[in-house]
Amino acid sequence: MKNDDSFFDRVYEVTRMIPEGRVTSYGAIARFLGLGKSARMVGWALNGSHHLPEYIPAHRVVNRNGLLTGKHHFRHEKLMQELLESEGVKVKNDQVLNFNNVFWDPNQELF
DNA sequence: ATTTTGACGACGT
DNA sequence: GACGTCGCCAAAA
Repeated sequence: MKNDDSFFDRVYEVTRMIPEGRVTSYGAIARFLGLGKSARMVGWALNGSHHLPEYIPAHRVVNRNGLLTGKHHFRHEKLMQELLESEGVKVKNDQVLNFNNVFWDPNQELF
């Protein structure tokens, strides 16, 4: 195991520990990593998650608005919504319902 | 080394 | 509340 100081790998770890039926935001992960406001980097990191040997539930990561902004990056645009609904997360019009209820904040839950 | 990008977020209008 | 702009920071071209 290599200690990857790259925040890139950090995102993979955090994303992987997101429980099913929960979603988090890029900004929340970014803040957990210490980057604070660089939520963009989180999405970018997840962009490379598909080439990882391990499965990364990137579909559980949405923007702060609860909108499935990254759906377009999945194999199928509807795949993200289906995966979320399959886990119990209701999605309507690319928006997570009860977003505040299913929102999982690493800074809060992990503590 | 410089420039552009990029699955966001906060603020201003 | 919808739309526009800036800020943030790291990786790829």
